[in-house]
Amino acid sequence: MATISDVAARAGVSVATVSRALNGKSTVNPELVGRVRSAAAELGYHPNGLARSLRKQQTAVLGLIISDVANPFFTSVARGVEDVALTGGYSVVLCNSDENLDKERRYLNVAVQERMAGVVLSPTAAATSVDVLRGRGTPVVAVDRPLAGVDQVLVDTRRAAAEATTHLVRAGYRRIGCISGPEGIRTADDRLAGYLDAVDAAGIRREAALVRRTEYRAEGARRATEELLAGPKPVDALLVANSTQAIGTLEALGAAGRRVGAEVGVVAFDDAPWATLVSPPLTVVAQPAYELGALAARLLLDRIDDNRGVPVVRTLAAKLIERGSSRRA
Amino acid sequence: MATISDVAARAGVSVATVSRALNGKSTVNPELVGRVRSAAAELGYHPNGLARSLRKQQTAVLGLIISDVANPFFTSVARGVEDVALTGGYSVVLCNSDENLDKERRYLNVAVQERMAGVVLSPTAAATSVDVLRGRGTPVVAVDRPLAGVDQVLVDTRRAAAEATTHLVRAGYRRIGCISGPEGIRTADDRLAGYLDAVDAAGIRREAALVRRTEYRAEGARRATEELLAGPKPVDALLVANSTQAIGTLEALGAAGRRVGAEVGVVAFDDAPWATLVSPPLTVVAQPAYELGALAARLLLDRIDDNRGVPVVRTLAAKLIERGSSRRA
DNA sequence: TTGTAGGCGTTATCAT
DNA sequence: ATGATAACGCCTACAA
Repeated sequence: MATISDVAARAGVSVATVSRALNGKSTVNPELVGRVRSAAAELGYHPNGLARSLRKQQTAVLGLIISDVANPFFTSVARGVEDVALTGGYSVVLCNSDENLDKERRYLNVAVQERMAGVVLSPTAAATSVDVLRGRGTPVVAVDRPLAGVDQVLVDTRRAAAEATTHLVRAGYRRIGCISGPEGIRTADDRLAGYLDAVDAAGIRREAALVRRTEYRAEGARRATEELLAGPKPVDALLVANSTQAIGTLEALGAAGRRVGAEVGVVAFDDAPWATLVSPPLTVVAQPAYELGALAARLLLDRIDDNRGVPVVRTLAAKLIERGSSRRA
Repeated sequence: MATISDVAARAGVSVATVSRALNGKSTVNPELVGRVRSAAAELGYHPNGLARSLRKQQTAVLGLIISDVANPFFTSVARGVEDVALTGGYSVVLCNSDENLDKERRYLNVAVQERMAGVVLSPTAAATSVDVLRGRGTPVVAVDRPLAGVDQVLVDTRRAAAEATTHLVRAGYRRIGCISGPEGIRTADDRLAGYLDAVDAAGIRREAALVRRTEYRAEGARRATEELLAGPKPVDALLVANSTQAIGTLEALGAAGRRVGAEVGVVAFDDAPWATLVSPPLTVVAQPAYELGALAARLLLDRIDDNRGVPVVRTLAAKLIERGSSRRA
């Protein structure tokens, strides 16, 4: 594989000139630039990014560590990050932590070892592993979930959960349950808190029996829904914290023969592509996922540029989209 | 940030010894190993992967370039690749080409510049840009779509499309249409070919008016479905080449008030998570996406190990899962 | 404007 | 078994 000195030899100049010519640096004789370019082309020369990064002590690669590639919410975030990064001249490396602290740590280490320019992270927990990056001075931006000491781009998910719950109250549902994600995952905690806010505000008595917490997966939500539907006083509405969970909930509802909307109201987080396909269509809390990613990337690029200044927290609003699944009539 | 010589100084040994100790090479005095380890720990030393790769002329990073992160099929492929890669000691870098030749080329170049150990690619077209890797000796494995001259892991998608179409014929549908992806994308071409195979085999006259080709997106499929439903002789069944397109098709069917199954049969490729949620549940051609990725990664690791030997083509079978959307009764 | 040379942090060769 | 040292390919003072 051709190196810079091969190009220099072929063009009959020094390696320094090749470097300058190819990087458009300072003033280089246009004729030489031409010679260098064609020599490079003839040799099929591709600069070695490793050597360049080693020398410059920085890479043009951004890491994006998300908790679940299979979740449409996060793939939207990813596209937002990618679009901004690419226009900024950076490439994005997507890593899947799978809500798994070990995998997250592993990829954080990769980010350090590969000396990535910065990292956008949706922290699985109050991850301390991120100190590894901070110690090294690598900028980090947290997205979707908070992380102390770094820039954060969040959604006002507690308020959104409260709004969604209030919507169910106004629609006339009486026994509103909540299925949220695992304890410790901030979005899950917040959505539950928002639900409780709205319950209190409506003057309804809190009932622990109406709340379930499960993994952000369909299976857990299916079981939780079955439980909440059983017994003498079943729920007549559900706030579900995640679109993957919503799949499980809707399956359980179908299996139990309960008509969604008319008998059991449902509102779920995230406007999944299939939300309008089920019948009745699913009322959702649409999060600005793409914008979340785009903003996070922008903050990260700013940090890479200049890492001074205190961490910033930006909070975006979610939007309730009312459809048939929360209508009784 | 601590370097290997900092560790050496602190442990009172040479850099060579540190390197050997940390990499478990040859025979190093166990006592020194201990000293080195603790020195490294105290300093928070993380080896510089850039320098290591530069020196060793190889990286422990695999590139995975897929055409659409938002497509559940490809995220399953990604998980398959990742699982195998991780157990083999490699990290996976996921890049989203978006069915866009320019982006694909860009990421291919990144793969070369970062000297990635190998690349798994779902080629957008008969991409010639991949020569850039071959010239450099970087192993490539094509997944989902063929690519001349490299290992390939494919699905027998033509046969699967034929089976699905035959299934519709047997279910009693008469005017079976087909919505496939863009010309030039091999999976799209193959699925259409399989459809035609089955049409011929059933002794039905081919009608170009029953076929539409659109992007692998919901919007195009929605319009195509509207067209196929209009006119004096509308379709009474549809083979849809992709789960994203299926969303558009089902939306159009709903908007037109046609009952799926009873009036218009539908079979779609890819067993999306929501396929059982719609009513009636969607009959699908389930592709072994995870296995596809896992096998591709395994072949790639083999190639990295030893790149001699002629390219291999492995073809996996897809499975028809019959549900209500293809039942007339 | 162009060239020379040092160093980024490792690993591997060659002595010792 | 351990240490000194030469690459790996590039960028960038510094010199000319």
